[in-house]
Amino acid sequence: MEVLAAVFTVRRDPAGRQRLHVLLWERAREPDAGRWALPGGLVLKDEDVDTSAARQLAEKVDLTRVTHLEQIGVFSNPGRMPDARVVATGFLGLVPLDADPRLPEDTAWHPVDDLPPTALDHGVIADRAHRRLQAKLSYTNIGFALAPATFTIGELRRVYATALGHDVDPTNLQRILTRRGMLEPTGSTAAPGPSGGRPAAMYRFTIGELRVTDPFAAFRPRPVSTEPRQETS
Amino acid sequence: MEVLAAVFTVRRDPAGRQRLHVLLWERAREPDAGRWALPGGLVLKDEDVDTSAARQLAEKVDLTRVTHLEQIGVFSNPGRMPDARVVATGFLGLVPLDADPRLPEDTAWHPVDDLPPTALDHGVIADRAHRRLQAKLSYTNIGFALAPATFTIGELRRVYATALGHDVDPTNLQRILTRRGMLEPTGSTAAPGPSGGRPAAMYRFTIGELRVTDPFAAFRPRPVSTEPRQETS
DNA sequence: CTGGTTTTCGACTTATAATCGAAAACATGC
DNA sequence: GCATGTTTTCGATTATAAGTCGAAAACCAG
Repeated sequence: MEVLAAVFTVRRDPAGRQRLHVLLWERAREPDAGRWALPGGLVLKDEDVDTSAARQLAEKVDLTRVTHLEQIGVFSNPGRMPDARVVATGFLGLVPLDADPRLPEDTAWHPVDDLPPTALDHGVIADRAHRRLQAKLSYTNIGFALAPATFTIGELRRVYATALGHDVDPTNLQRILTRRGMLEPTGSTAAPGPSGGRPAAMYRFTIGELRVTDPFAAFRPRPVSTEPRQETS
Repeated sequence: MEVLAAVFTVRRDPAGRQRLHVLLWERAREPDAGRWALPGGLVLKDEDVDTSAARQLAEKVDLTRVTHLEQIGVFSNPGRMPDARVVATGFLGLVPLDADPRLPEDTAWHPVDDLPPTALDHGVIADRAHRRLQAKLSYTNIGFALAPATFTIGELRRVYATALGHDVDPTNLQRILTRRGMLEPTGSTAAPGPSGGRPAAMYRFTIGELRVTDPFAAFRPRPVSTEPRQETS
């Protein structure tokens, strides 16, 4: 029984482009020496898989910077490892944009859309985690785990756009997250850019842990509002 | 390493009320003898957990009647079993309304809102599976796994209502599932009830496996329709 | 103060879902 | 056959959420 974590973060690649990256380390020993693997390892006798994932991740990155960690599924193909039978629990981990934790020698961030050769079934696990992240960006506040503590709408827009892989409208982003009660202004404003322009307002996520947006509620009757009508300007 | 499946079905309780039931068997041996457990057991060396869940379920119910089976998570608390350390993969299983498979002596359906004392952490697993089911009813075609092969909108409405725990509007149900391309009329009609009334049209789900409704897509730009406009009556 | 730049926000459009009631399609009793 | 009751079906309306667009706001530099 092992755990494997696909940890994502938004950062600039060497060319300066903002892209979604996943944390990988290069295997020195067989099997699959030289290929790149997800952080993880065997689960100890006295820990559950979530604790184990956090513990093993701590060997690769500063754990305080891992703002989200959740199970994504069990990978148990009998032939997934050449010799022994090891069942893996896959995890999705997230690190905020501004963390940039110190990494060991053998470990590095790799753009998810341009991965090096991956070890065993780790590529499959990373892919599943990536899709889970994309889905949850739409209906949860999971963005808090990728964004800095405070940010402008423009910065948040870029984080969402790189994680989702398509452009995002800032008006829409702001209105949706606000309506859901996930976003609030801090009151302060960012310094305007070098070329001037209106200074952007700073925002933060209201909640620092995963919340689902009263989930995709079809077939649910509209609640009868006995309350006085929402104030309209 | 074991698997445990929370298998749900919609059926009438002894009083004749339609309710959501879960499949449980009464443990004869310690630990927790006399308490009710989810079907499952240890994973063999040459099978993955999904295969194992299906295999072990076959010991309790006719597997051909289990129309859906999916992982819901890993339950790995070191103390979840008194003696040995066993990690469990939880599953959500579904059986259609009209299946009524033959059950072993020690096995029975129990209403989910009135469970007997459950063994170990099986109550927690059943609860998680139940919530997963409720969520997926809104944004997938998972209803196909609970409903009979063909049905009237009224029958489907009752299935959804009992699984969701709240009333469901038949107009809405029909329109939403149809728009999503999940529902189609068979052409035939059901026999009218004993008190007359218009005979109901029969429907079926178009797809017999899980499909997600182009998932809860917020922040996604509207696709530019170069195509000629959708025909309007 | 003018022009350039960036952010913000209001107004509009479209898509989806919930609600409601009338019409359709049957049975039964007269 | 026709009126009456019953159940299903469907159109019309309203409500809410999301996508689009452009003008106004708020800064800088010269």
